Amino acid sequence: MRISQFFLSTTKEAPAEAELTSHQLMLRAGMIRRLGSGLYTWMPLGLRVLRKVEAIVREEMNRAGAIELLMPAIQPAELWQETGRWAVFGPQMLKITDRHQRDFCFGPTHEEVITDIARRELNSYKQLPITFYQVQTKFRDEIRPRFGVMRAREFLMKDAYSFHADAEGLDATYQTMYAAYSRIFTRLGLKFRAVAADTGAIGGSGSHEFHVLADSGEDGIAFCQASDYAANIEMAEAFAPAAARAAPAEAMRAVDTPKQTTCEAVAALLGIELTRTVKLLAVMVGEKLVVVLVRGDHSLNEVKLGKVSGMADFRFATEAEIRAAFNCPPGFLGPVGLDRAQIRVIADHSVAALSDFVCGANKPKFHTAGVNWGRDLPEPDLIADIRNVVVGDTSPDGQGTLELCRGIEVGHIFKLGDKYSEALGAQFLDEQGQRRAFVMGCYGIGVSRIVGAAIEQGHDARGIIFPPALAPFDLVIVPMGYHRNAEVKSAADALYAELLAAGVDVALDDRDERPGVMFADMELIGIPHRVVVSERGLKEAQLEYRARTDSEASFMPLADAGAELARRVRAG
RNA sequence: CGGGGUGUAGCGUAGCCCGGUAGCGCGCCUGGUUUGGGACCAGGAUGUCGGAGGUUCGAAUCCUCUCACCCCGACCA
Repeated sequence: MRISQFFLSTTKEAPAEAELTSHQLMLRAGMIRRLGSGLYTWMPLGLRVLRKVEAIVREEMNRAGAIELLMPAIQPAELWQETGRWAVFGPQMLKITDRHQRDFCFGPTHEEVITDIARRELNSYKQLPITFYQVQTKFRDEIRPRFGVMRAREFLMKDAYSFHADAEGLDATYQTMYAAYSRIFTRLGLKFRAVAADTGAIGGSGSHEFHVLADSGEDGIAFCQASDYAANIEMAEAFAPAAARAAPAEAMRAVDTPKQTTCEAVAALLGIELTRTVKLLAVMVGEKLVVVLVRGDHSLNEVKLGKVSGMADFRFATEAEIRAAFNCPPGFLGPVGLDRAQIRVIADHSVAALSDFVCGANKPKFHTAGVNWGRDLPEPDLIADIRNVVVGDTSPDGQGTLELCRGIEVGHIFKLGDKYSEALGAQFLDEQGQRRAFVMGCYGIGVSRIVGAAIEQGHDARGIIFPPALAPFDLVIVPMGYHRNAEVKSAADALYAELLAAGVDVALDDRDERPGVMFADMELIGIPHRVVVSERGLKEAQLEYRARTDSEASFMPLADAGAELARRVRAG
């Protein structure tokens, strides 16, 4: 591509709307332009990158045996009413009415449509297993679109769905997809991690998320260096303390805490470890108060608490409800002296293992120290893992300790089971001639999000550093004086032609711009390889080469430059 | 949804408090000089000041409504 024939639209300054580095760089590089909240045009430069991601995803899906199709973006309400998700999906779903007043939605996902295909097209176990996929534009009306293309409302997704006769068949395809996803993200040149994930509302027996590691990621990940354990923070299991609870050593006593309403402040005042304080969280299940206890240095994991029996629909108590129940404002609440016939107490393992701990006194401006289970208050009604893991916790697989990092979710694979096939009556005949519902899996990749995630992971002060597989061009030729010097022009043109012939996705910056402008643009848009053709270089029969990640340029002989550059491009 | 903020030329912004009809940088156009790190000189174009209504002799500026966008939050007592 000759840049003079292309469309570049770079800027020095980023629009004020962009907060995240990758978002700013995508705007400055002219990859995307915002049309509305969460809606982006992929400009020619950005589209090149998006297409490269798509191409790799397609190749690997095909390699894994999945078959591409394309379903409508607009879907009739009836299908969603069959599975009950028309109501469940709620405001995240963009609903549309046609001229006949019939309801439709802009598809946020395609389980219903693909299961409808399956119920019509797949009749026999002999057709199984089979996996379909598509690359489709989805729309989800996010509460708060942000970070540009990373949490957009309209976005490009690769979604795949597999159909099986039984759970074993699903397991096999799930493993195949897991491997395919690992290949995809490796080929894309991203630092990523597959993590065990919560199956959430979709249900099912297994799920992994693929995260691109980045500090700005929206998700917390716990992982272990000593093993390959990695889990979404919602899922990561906290090990119960191994040691038995120590015997009481202190007498229970009230302590003055006039202004100390947090565990941190109380611990500081008393000069004790934060790990010896207990935090009380008042939650409501219906109209009934439940007391939840975690250690002062820990935080509640709401997903885990929601899985505790009877706690599925809990919510946090309001301040008014707290005052009504405890006759005490928040900040001084504790588990001692509660009417346990009325109030259920759920304690985290780490709290149940404490002795001589400190908690609120249920009396303004007082806490209680030296508290012991069994002596000063009854044992908890339930002891469970309800906290978030913290750095240094023992890994659930027993090997080493946990570390935490942030990630951007770019892929998610699910064992769906028969939820959708049952709801939609999608069945096949097995070897015995029996009708059975399909066992299903689904596998998503956020194609457009990957572009943002890659930039989040690869950039410097000059701009984007694309992994070679994603860059809009493999290599750029920057001639010094293309429009003034015939030798430079012919050398640049010759090299351009040679690289094109060698199959390199090469750009020739033949704009009549000053060198500084060309250098700055090409660095901003993240081209991995740059070669400068100049009059003084040609005198020595040399070209100047610099990789985007190099700190300095180097020289190479003009004679075999084409072959050498093609080699470097292929090496990545 | 709750809270906060911002809307002035394509982008970034000043002006707003204290009303007098809009300025700067980048970009864009013309001419010239330049040409290895976002050039310089000269000239030029581009603004319904987000929209509607109101107050006023007069509104970017004050008031009311509205729209859009951004940020934070929607859990740790």
